[in-house]
Amino acid sequence: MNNSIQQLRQQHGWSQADLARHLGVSRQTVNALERGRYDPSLPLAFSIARLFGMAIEDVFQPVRD
Amino acid sequence: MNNSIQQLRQQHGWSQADLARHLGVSRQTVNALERGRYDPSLPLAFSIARLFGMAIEDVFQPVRD
DNA sequence: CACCTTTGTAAAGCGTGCTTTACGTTGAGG
DNA sequence: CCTCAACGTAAAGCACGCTTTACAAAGGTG
Repeated sequence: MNNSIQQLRQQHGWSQADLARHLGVSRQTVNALERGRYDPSLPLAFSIARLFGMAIEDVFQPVRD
Repeated sequence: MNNSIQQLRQQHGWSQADLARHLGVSRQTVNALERGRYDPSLPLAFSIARLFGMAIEDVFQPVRD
């Protein structure tokens, strides 16, 4: 599962800590998501998409088989 | 997080076991999702939405605070 | 009645999602 | 040179997502 979190965050001029605060998660979580260490939970994916005003499908791209 | 899995499954005339086979998960997982015992992982949410030809946002509805 | 399908549930087990605390590196600015 | 912000990473710990095996209850069909 790839995602566009880093680009979206940088477009807003936010640090990882800024984004973490907006999402209500830890900075380490934002870092792990950006670096693809794991996928967010579905509720967190919703929070991220809503924060950036996008559909989940536009923020996250399932890796094709 | 509410979801429309049961209605979508029934519209297709599928049993929980049928849906589980289409998704590649266990029947117990489908049952747990329909009954709201927990939320699916993001990849599984993608599989469900794609199987029914819908957007994730149309299958899953985050509970509002 | 006997059987079969469907659904609900439980327990044990494994990997993942997220936390807190903590430390190392890099780059910009005094 | 020193400092500070930002990022990357690690370890321990807890809760969740999903598995397998297993059993019980309800409804239809022979």
